[in-house]
Amino acid sequence: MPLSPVSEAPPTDTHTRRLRRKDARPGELLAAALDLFVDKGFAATRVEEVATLAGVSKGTLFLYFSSKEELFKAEVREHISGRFAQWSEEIEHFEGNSQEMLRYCLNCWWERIGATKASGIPKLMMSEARNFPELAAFYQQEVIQPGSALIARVLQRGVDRGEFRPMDLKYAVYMVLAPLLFLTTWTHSLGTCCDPASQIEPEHYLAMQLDMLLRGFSTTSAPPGAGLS
Amino acid sequence: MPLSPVSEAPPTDTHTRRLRRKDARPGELLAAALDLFVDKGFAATRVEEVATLAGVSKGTLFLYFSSKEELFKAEVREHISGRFAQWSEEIEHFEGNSQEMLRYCLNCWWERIGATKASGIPKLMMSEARNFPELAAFYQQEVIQPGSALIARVLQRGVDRGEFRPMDLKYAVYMVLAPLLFLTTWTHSLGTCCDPASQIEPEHYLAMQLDMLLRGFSTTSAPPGAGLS
Amino acid sequence: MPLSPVSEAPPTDTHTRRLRRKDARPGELLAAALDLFVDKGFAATRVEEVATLAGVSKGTLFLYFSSKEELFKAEVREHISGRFAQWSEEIEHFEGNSQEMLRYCLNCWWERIGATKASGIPKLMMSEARNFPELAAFYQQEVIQPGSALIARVLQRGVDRGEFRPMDLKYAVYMVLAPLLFLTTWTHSLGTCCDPASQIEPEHYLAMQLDMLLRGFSTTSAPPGAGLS
Amino acid sequence: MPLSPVSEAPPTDTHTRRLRRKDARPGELLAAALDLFVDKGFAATRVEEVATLAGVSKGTLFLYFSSKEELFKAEVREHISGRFAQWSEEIEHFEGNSQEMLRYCLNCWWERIGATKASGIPKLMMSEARNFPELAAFYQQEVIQPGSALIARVLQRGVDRGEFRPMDLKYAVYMVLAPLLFLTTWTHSLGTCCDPASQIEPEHYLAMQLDMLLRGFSTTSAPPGAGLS
DNA sequence: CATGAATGAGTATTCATTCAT
DNA sequence: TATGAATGAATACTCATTCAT
Repeated sequence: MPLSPVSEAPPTDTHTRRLRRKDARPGELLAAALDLFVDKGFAATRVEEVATLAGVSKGTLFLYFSSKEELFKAEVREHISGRFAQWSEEIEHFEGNSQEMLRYCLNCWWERIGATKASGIPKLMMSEARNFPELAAFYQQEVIQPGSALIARVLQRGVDRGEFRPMDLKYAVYMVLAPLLFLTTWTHSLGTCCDPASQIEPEHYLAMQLDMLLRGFSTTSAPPGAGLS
Repeated sequence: MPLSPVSEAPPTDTHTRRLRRKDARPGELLAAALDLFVDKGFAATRVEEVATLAGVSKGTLFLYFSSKEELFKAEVREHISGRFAQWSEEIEHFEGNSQEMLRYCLNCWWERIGATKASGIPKLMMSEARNFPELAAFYQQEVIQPGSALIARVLQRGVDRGEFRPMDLKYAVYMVLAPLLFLTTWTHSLGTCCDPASQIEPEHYLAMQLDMLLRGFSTTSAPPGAGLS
Repeated sequence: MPLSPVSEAPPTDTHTRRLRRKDARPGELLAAALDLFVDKGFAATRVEEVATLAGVSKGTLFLYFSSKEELFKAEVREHISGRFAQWSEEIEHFEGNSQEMLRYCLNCWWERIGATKASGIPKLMMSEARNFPELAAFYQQEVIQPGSALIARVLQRGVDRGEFRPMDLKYAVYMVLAPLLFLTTWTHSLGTCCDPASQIEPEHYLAMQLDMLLRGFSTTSAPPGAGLS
Repeated sequence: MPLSPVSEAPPTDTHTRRLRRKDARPGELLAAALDLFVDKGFAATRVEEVATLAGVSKGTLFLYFSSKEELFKAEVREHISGRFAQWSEEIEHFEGNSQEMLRYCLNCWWERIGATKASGIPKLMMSEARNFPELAAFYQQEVIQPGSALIARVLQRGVDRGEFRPMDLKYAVYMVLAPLLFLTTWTHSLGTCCDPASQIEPEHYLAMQLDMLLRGFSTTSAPPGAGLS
């Protein structure tokens, strides 16, 4: 650059920097907000903190997100619901038996959600749903429903191919969901303050849950008798 | 007044009544608080509502509980701790195979916690633990650890008697815990705002979870292969 | 008091003072609010200023008035609409001809509204109506409509008794209203900053307006020909 | 660029167009501002709306008007001052009796101010004068005083020609002014939110006010007795 | 001349907690 | 012991104005 006497670079660069800033802002704000939301909860996080952490002023945040709730929604879209399309695609083209498919799903969930900061989002929703009904409804529609449908498809495929025993799909979905959501909830709440001996090692935990699910869904699994008396 | 000896009886009586009331107050307040905390969440419950529901004034509540948080702690002590002794006793003398024993345990949990207002307490703990570390530690010691020990004993008995396959006890406990805690968390959060079609029917849910556990713990259960890759 | 060994007076007095304070608060707040509203307008007046001027904290104001708008409504009721019942009564029992009656009405308006701080209220409404539609609707219902009805009754009586010529009542009401509302509006706006020579002397102004009205309503008044071409 | 003689024409042209635009801008902005101020009031109009409506960016507006208040002042100058010269001229050469002259004046006011968007300006002045003393003084000098003088001349002419009874000119001017200013104030405030039944039909209202004035100013008008007691 | 991204001061309302009675 | 009047900290969102480009 210093070797280039024509002063074309600076203006271009400047302009680019401006545009880049504007394009970068939402991402910077989302990153800051995720940190704070996960750490302190939705209600306890002040928008000004988010802005400051992102290096802008309060007003600027509202230039990109019309409200605190919209900021949270954007977070959800960015990290969770925006990925369903790809996931759905992957599921569609998965080759292999359904046991492997289920393992693959949990794997993906762990790598893309569970092991990342985004794992705080489901926990957040469980904690704040009561106080922010609009967010809860949004999360239901954008996450819970498509997510459940995804799991249901996997299970249905297993049944169809004779790899899983026939099952009540609606509740079977909860069999898969419960361990995952419990993990995030636990990890971000009581799990942070228990003695090291009872810390959950997430990958071990997930492996065992997967093991239980596959045993339970297996066609050779022996029905243990009547349910809850 | 000091010159009027006859006016002593009424005061005494009044005093007695007062004392009696004073003894009853904490319980009345705890009952009122449980109703409201479970119904509206911790943050959304105003102490004045609690006081009003308990039939006293706002100021009186602070005579018995030094803060809203202390009221919450007292709630935990009242409704969760203290039941383990009896439960442990029952487990000790249970006769029957371990499948039935596990079913019995879930049954008890459902009847005594899950189906009662006290089911809101674990959910509250999960939500507030992060902003309430001291209470979280307390809950760990007083509830989570004895509860886990109880479950561990049941599972160990099954293994010892050859009714359950050998297992990693620490994580097996979470296999049992996760479905229960997920149920209370879900029921008191997102479960309140989802379309009726996806409502969980708790007894059906528990029956299926028990079914999964028993299949998974069964000695005849086929190991499905490697864990999470 | 120091001569009275029985300590009955102090408690009574104290209790009385307490009650008196509580009873006095709304009035103190209304007085403070009127001063500020008239001086700075509704929007430009901060509730904290009102509270401070009344010698209480911000929170206390909201103990007595649920919102800033409610505070304003109370002001209107206190000074304007709360007086219509009595006025209506007086009108009903007025003895004398309708010319005297109209003069009496303007007189009352001047003494009870025009010459007091309450004269700022109508001006306030005219200024802020657009930005506070709910207040405007309230004022319409509580002040404009009953006020117009009152004037209409006076005029109708004059017509019925043959003391005023027949007239279009709806617009005749505005003939009476316009000079009064103009006076308050002018006085509290441009009138505050004009050279002394053009200051309006309100009583003279009102006398002349009354004179015009009586001439105009007179049965012997000569119709001046067609209206606006 | 300096080496390219042919490229001068376009720049010149561009420059010319720019200048022309520059000259047109204030007018475009004033027109846009009048629309919005009259429609939504001063406070509720955002400068960005004005700029957008005028087809420029927010920043550009501040190139021509140093503040929102200055924009308002410019509005007053543009639409009210400067018309008095012509009006005065017309008055000077009016032929006909003074009744017709007064009718002509109200007519002109209605057509040029009352019925146009400019009718919002006097209302804005009344509303904002208190928080805007400098503008109030300006309005007094530039609008109120010449306007009053105009009216005074008409009335004086009537008295001189024996067509109006002798009167206190200063206050008689307010007899004429009050109905007009009340109309604009009312129309732009409470008039916008009252039930249709009490809507003022401006031309009917003005005709009746003129009728009242002419009756009151008539030489045959019977004096109704003493003024305000 | 023109832009529009960024700024940050300004404010009504709630509610846990206190304390004079 | 009981009351309830009083407190005041705490927070999302708007919009006139600026200034780097």
